[in-house]
Amino acid sequence: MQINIDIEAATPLFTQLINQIKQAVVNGDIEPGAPLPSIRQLANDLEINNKTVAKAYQLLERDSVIQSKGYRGSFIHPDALTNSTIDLNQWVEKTLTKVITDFKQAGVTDSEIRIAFGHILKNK
Amino acid sequence: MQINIDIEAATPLFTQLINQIKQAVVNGDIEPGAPLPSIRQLANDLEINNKTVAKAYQLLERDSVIQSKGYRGSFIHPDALTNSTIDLNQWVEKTLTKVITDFKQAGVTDSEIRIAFGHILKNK
Amino acid sequence: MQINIDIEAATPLFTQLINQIKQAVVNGDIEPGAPLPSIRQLANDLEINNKTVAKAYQLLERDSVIQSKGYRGSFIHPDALTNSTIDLNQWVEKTLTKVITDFKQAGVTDSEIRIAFGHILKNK
Amino acid sequence: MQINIDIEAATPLFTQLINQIKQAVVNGDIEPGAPLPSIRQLANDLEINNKTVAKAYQLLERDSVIQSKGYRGSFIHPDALTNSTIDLNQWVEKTLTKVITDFKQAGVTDSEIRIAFGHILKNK
DNA sequence: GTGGTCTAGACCACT
DNA sequence: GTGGTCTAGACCACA
Repeated sequence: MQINIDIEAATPLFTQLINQIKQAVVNGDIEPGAPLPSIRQLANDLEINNKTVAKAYQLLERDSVIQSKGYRGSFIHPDALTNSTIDLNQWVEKTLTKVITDFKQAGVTDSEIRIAFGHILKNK
Repeated sequence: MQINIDIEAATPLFTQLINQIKQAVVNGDIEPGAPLPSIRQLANDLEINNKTVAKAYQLLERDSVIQSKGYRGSFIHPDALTNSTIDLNQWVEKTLTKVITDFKQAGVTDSEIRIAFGHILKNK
Repeated sequence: MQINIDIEAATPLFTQLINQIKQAVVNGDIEPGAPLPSIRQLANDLEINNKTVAKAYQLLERDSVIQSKGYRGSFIHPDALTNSTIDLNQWVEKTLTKVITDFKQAGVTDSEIRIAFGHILKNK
Repeated sequence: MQINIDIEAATPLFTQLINQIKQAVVNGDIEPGAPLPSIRQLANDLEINNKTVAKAYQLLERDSVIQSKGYRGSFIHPDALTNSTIDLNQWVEKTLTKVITDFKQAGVTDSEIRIAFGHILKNK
């Protein structure tokens, strides 16, 4: 599993972590039951703070994507696949719906949104 | 002019205000020279904080979309039409770029984003 | 609503907060829709750290017991009653089940547990 | 002697070990002077860490329940019976007191606790 | 003032 | 070494 953190990004670090771990699960890059790096080690590797990783792990555990076994480390939850797939797409739809609703409320037309969307996705 | 504020929206309240006022100008719902409601009045109507309206007005004035005439209240700027148009699309592009960047960073593919985008725009 | 924090207790501060707020909801001491004190103010009143209160609020929000409205403060969630009642009793049963299971595994008999339980509940 | 470790239990692993060994002594499942499995052996069998077993043995030796004879391994202490009995009930009372204190602090009433307690002890 | 995020230091019990 | 909890300081955008 390869994790890339962008410190400059708008997305909070812990959210980046969460999304990437979920994505890794969905992609099959990491299998249910597999051990995750310890909080401290991952924090070290990514050169971010322990607590930031801890927060991500804690939130992943509450969503049953990972499973903490106390001092013996954290593991991918048996049902991680189910609990990850839905979430990421839900997040995309939810976020996108939010901004589009905002646009339309401000009077932007569908076609204007489409054009802007086209621009952005093309140039990337 | 009809203003709708969505308190739950991701967009800050003052931005919503700004966008809607600009849009009203562009649409011709409100003409250059026309008076705007007072800060307190509008804040009252929308059930938001005075300072939030004040901030929106201040930024609109900075962009010469409205014009404050001291005690006599605020009015649509003579050149409001010119100064309102461009911004909105910039805002759309900027906002959309931000969320799409976040998506891709989380590992969502272009086609997944496209699909979600299609869903949302169709159902509205 | 009256909140008492015991800094010496084994239960983490944020858990004490959570439990007492849920309990206040269940008891009807605080109604759905009612505003909660701001994080900073409550922290001040209880003489604990901001972040500890923030953590409690965050967890309560995720359980839909309270509802954060951004900078405009937090409020009791409309469905708070549903989401609080079950939880507290579940917590009691779960915790109690855990320790009793531990006891029995260690070879303590039912009657021994009953006796100890009787002692403790009487002397309080 | 049969030892069962519950990795998910609230009770620390080393405490589970201690309790079960003491209990085995009290029940007469293992007699004073009898040899105990080596630390490594037991750790292996239970699939837990060497150091966890070592800690349990060390504490048992401190309480004169077992006796280390250097290279020749550990044995049940001659006075093990005397030194094992009392502790267990103390542990039960202490643990139970702790959780009940927590419950009441959270606003759970005596009768609620009694009811939950009744449920659990009946269904086992 | 208000919440959100990141960093950091310290303590504790458990492995 | 490992996770959990508490405290604290700093920064930011928002109200």
